[in-house]
Amino acid sequence: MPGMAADSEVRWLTAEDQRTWRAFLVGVVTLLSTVEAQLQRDSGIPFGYYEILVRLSEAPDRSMRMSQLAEASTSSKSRLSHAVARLEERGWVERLDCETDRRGQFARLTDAGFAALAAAAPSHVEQVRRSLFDRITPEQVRQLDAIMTAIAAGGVPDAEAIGCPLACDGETDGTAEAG
Amino acid sequence: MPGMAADSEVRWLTAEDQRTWRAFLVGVVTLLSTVEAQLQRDSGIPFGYYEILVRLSEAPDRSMRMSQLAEASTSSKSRLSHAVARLEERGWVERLDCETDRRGQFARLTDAGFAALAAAAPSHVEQVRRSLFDRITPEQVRQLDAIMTAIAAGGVPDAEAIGCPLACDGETDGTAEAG
DNA sequence: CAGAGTTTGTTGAACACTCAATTGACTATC
DNA sequence: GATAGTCAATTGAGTGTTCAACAAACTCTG
Repeated sequence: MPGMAADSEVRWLTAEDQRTWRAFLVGVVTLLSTVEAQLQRDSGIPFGYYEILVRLSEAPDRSMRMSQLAEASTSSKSRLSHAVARLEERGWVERLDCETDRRGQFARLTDAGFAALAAAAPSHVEQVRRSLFDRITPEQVRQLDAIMTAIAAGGVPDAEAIGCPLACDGETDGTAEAG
Repeated sequence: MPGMAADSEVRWLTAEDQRTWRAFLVGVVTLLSTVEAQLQRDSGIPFGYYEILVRLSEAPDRSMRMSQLAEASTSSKSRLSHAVARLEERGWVERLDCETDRRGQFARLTDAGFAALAAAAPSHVEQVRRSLFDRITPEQVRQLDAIMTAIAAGGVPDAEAIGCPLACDGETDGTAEAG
């Protein structure tokens, strides 16, 4: 909003950038709220919890250290801690102590959790396809990938969500596959 | 996650689409959480509230019908109702009755609200620039605009956030400018 | 104009997230 | 081997969001 206040040296966005920023916000909210609503309605799983289940399902032994899991699901430690507590109540995740670092905790996906994920996945994937991939061309998919990768590069500047990649014992360092 | 359960007819995402979807989620969370944190930290304004203030600041008489404002800020009516209540407590917004429709309410930005917005805008815009526009090329800006516009087309399928575009008296139908 | 259906906007409860503070355990330094 | 500093993870308070239910006003139809 140029000409709004005493701004002198502020580099405001160009009109084009403003339009793009607006389009970005509307697009993201539209897409995410649709996907979240479908998942919640049809499977009773908040999207943030779903992401945690997916990451665990891809990990060796279906378990991960809390810090590692927080980073993998782009979540703060606090948020993950609360979320895992809820998932534990549902019987979908269990906590295990780390043998080599007594501060450490592993979260492991239970069979019930895996079953819940398997039950929720088809309709969720279908929704993602309808809301995103059916609406853009293959070329745009590649463009989107490049853009989002560039945006994510460097990560969140100072948040405590950033953890050291090394953990308790030898891990696969984030080389899991699907989602 | 192909091969996960009895899925038979489910059209899973391709490996490329999965990577893009993941990149999208990481990029969006990274960008939005950075922008939200900056705004909250430096100005004490939640991002959702900031958006409401911006929409109002662009509207004629700095006021809008609640439904219209909900749609403009891609918010549910419930969420907006709560948000405006908080903004009213801060003295940044006031409610006015609609003369021609006694169900109707207008939200109007107060001078204090406008001042708060003006104070918050520079550093916020700077953050958006650093987190988004400094990281992608001008060509990618155009690509992003096209992609996000395509994603947003059609809007949220069934949510109550979608309101009728017409309202109380003659409005500008969403032709406001900056952000 | 009576009644059904729709629209506007609010409310309260349940739930999720953020922030700051805290505990317990590891690590480096002297 | 004490001490200070860091790291992993949790906790609780405060705040924001969602969902379903609701009240009041408008509109359409007969």
